[in-house]
Amino acid sequence: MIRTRFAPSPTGFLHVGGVRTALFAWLLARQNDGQFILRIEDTDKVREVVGAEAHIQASLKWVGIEWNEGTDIGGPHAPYRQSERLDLYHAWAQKLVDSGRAYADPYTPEQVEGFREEAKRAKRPFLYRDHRPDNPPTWDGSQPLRLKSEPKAYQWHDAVMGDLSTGPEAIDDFVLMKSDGYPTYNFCHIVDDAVMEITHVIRSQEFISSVPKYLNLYEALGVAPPTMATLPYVMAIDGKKKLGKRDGARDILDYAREGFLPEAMLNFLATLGWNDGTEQEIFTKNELIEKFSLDRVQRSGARFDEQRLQWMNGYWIRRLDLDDLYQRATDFWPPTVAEYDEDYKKKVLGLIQERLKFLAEVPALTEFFFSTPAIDPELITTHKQLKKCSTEDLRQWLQTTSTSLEGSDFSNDDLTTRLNDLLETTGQKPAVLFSLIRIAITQAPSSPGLADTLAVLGKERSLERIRTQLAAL
RNA sequence: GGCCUCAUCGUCUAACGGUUAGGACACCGGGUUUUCAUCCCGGCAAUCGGAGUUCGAUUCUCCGUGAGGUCACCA
Repeated sequence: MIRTRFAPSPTGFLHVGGVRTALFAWLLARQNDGQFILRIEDTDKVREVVGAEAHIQASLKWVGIEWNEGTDIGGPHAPYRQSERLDLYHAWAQKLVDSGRAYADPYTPEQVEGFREEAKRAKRPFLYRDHRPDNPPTWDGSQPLRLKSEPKAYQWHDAVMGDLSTGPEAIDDFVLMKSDGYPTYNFCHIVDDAVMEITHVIRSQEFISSVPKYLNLYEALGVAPPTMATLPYVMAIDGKKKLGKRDGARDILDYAREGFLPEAMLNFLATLGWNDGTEQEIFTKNELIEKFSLDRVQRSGARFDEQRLQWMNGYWIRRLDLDDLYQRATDFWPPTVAEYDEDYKKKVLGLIQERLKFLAEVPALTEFFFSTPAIDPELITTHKQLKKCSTEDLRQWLQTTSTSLEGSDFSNDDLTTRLNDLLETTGQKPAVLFSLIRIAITQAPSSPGLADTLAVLGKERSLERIRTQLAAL
C-alpha cells in the first residue's frame, strides 16, 4: 500500500512549485490505489498566516487534487495539524532523551550565533556538535532539545535522483524541540511520516542535503525510513533560481482567477519535469494517473514558461464543448452583458472560442457584441489598404453594402452570398472591402469572421453601425 | 569556504553506446477568399569544455567549468 503526503506550512499561498510537488505525490498514490494525505505543518507560530490553510486546500481542489486524510476530513491518524499533535512529539522526544540520543542545549541563542560566526570566519561549515556540551542539563522543555547525532557516511537511493551519498560532515546535532515547546520540522515530519505510515516522501530539492540528518534520526528512533523522492526545482520565469515568492511566483489561484482551466494547469504542471517518454504533450488527468512514474521525473530544474501554459490552456479551451465553456465563463463577462440572454452569449462565445488563451480575455474580445463601439478613425487611417482609398470611395462602398444588407435575412448563408456579391459589385478585393465593413461593425483591430459577426450581431445593430461609420467619414 | 545536486535548440523535453540528434512552446515564412485566431505546410535553433574507455560516445568514467541548493530554536 502506497501512502504519500503533501505537508505544507500555512504561511501563505501555494505557487506552481508547491502544487507540482503535491501533484506528483498525489499521482503516485492514485495510480497505486494508495492514499494521499494532506498534513498541515503549523509549528512555526510566528510565520503562520491566518486563512492560509483554507487557501491551500482551495488551491489543491482547484487543480483536482483530492486527499484521503486531512484536517478537514479527518482520518485514522487524526489530527492532521501538527500543532494538535504536540504530546506525540514530546513523547517521542522523551524517548530519545531516555535512550541517550537527545540532550538539552545549554547555550543561549547568542552563544550559538557566536559559534556560527566563528565557523563562518574560519570558512568552515558550522557544526553544532563541535560544541556539544559535556554535561548537558536535564531537559525540562524550556531549552531546545538536540539530537545526539552519530556522524557517519551515508548512501541511499532516491527514486528520482538515483544513488546519493554524503560523508559524516553532513551530520549534526540539529534541534528537535524548540524552546517554545513546538517541534522543528526536521523532527516532527519524521515522527508523523512514521506514525502515519507514509511510504514515499516526495519533496523538492532543498531538502536533499538534510536527508543524511534524517537518516541519522531514523536510526536513533529505530524506524525504517520511507522511500525518498527528490523533485527538481521549478525555476523562476526569468532566472536560474528556484521559483519563490520573492521573485514573482504567483498564487496558483491567480491563474484560476484569470481563467486558466484546471485541466490545463494539471497538464502543464505534470509535464514540467516529467514526460512519458513519447512525444505526447497533452494528458488528461486519468492519463496522468495511469502513466506517471517517478523514474521518469527529470533531475534538473525546469523553468516555468508561462507562454507554454497559455498555449496549453488555449488548447484545453478549444476542446471544451460550448455549454461547458459557457459555464466556465460565467464570471468573466463584461458588465454590459446583463441584458443579453444565454443563447446570445453562447453564440458570441462560440465565435471567440478558438482565439481565447484564458477566460479573462473574454471582455476585450467580445465588447463590441454587447455595447456600441465608439468610432476610431485611426483604424482606417492606419490600415495598410484603406488609408490609400479616398473618402468618397469608402462612403460609396459602405453605402452599397448597407443597401444590400438591408435585403438580407442575416442568416449566415445569405450574408456570405451577399458579401461575395459585394466584392463584384464594388470591384474590390476582400482585403479592402471586408476590412472596411469589419471596422465599421467592430471598431476593433481584429475580430471573428465577418459573416459570423454580422449574423450574431443582427440586422438592426449592424446597419446602425454602418450608418454611424458613414456619418463619421 | 565545506558538503550535495544538476548540465541536449531561447524554453519544456526525446533518443537499449550506432539516429541526417526527434517532438512541443516561442519566433519567422507560406497556405486556408479581410483582420486576429484556429488548422495545415515549411524554416530557424542544441548535446558546456577537455581527457579516457570503445570499432563507435548526448549516453559510461575522470578532471575542469558553469548553475543551483544547503550549512536556522523556517519549513
